[in-house]
Amino acid sequence: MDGLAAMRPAVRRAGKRTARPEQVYQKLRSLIVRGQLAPGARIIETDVAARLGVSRTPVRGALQRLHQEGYVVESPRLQQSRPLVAPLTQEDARELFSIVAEIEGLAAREAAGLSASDREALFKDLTRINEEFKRVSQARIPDHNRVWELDETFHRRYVDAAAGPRLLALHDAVKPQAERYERLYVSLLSRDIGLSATEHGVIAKAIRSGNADAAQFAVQTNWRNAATRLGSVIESVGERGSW
Amino acid sequence: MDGLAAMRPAVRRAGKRTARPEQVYQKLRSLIVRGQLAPGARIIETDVAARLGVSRTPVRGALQRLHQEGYVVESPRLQQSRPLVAPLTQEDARELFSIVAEIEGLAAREAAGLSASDREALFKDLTRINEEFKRVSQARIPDHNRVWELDETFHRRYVDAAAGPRLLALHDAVKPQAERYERLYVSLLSRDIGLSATEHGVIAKAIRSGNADAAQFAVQTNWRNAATRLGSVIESVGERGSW
DNA sequence: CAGGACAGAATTGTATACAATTCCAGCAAG
DNA sequence: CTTGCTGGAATTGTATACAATTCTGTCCTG
Repeated sequence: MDGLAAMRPAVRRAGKRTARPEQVYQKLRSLIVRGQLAPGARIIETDVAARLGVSRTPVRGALQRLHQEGYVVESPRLQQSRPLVAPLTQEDARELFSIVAEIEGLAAREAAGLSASDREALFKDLTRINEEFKRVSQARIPDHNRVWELDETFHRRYVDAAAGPRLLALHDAVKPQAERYERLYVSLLSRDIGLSATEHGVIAKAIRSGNADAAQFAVQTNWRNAATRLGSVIESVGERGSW
Repeated sequence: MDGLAAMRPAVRRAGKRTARPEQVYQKLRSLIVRGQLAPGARIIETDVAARLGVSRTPVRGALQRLHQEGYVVESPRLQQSRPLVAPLTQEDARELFSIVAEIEGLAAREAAGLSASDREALFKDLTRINEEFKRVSQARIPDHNRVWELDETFHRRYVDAAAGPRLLALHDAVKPQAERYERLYVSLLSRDIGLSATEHGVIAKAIRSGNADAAQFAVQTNWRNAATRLGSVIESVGERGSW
């Protein structure tokens, strides 16, 4: 599902620019985000390097990035790092969602300040996306991946439309960290997704109306509710798949 | 001039844990933030490593971190990175300050909702800090570093007092990036600092009065005015001190 | 004199060797 | 049976060598 650049041939000559840290990063991130690397698990540079067929140098770069983005934490050692896959906690989910609520709330506030015609176009798109979101989530066997994508698309639509580059950068820095929890949400709480769809409708209408306060509040409510609903089931997902 | 940890003896035995990337990071960040490394200047790993007496490995780590935090950007090359000190632009300043305005504005709003006794204590502290701020900035030869610190202290006082952990985390993520522009402000616009002090007074009074709207507005005004004043002089600071 | 090609310098990307620290198991002593 | 110690294994931190790419200045040609 990671719509990334096509892979180059598996053959790697030493010193060739075939194995960039970007790839290591993407691969590791994908494994963590999808839960295939158990939260709390140790990450050993050497293992990753061997598994991905590169040396420790690019792995180190990727790990540093993952660390700063919060996907990887350090076990509290004195001198050395000892990276771990960041655990999933109720606390973390709540705080992360609150921050997303703040950022996307600001974006929605600005979206409500767009021109009437822009708002109308935005409303149409949001409504269309939300309809699809409802439809897919109500299928007998919902495609969780697709559901997540649509939720993502919905929020990204008004953020991209209204946020300045700096707010956008902040959004891009924070939002991906919520992905782990979002995926958990659509997987474990498929029953509650209808509520999210309803909240999305409120957001769309508030933006169309041009009411900045209402738009901001609607977005914040959406995220805070999600955090609350998620809170109750989050601790249950302890150790999961490894590689 | 750099108020950093005392240097260890220049002699380093290979492999010793004497030169951590954290130190390289702090050093470089300090140089960038204080303008001693010219915006737009190239950063050469080898040079930094030599200058700081370490190998390229820890330097690379520090650069990656600085890159992600926005202090360092890459010149648009095809295959290689070529890191540059992030330039200072009017656009960037305006957006950054408006985000800070939003975050600290929210904090001020919440501060206005504290108990009367808390607000009174807060007001006393803010006033005291602001008096010192005025006093230092009006010296014949203002100590820019001290002026900046006092401005920082002022804002941090009410943010810490009122912001929840989520808002605080957001604040900590964003605010440091504004430091470069803040320092520019106190250096280049020392004449206008009196205006800032006046605005600080308005903030303090609004919080004491418990008027949430007024408190939020006062903070936002303070930042937006600063952005405007800064805008006019920001492009002038092209190449500055190098090392 | 202008413009382009080429050689060499500069710089970053990667791999790897070695140092230092932490972890862990096994054993001995209480 | 528990506890503490010791030695080796595992793992990360740092330095450095080499490969690949980009940049720069010079010289040749039109």
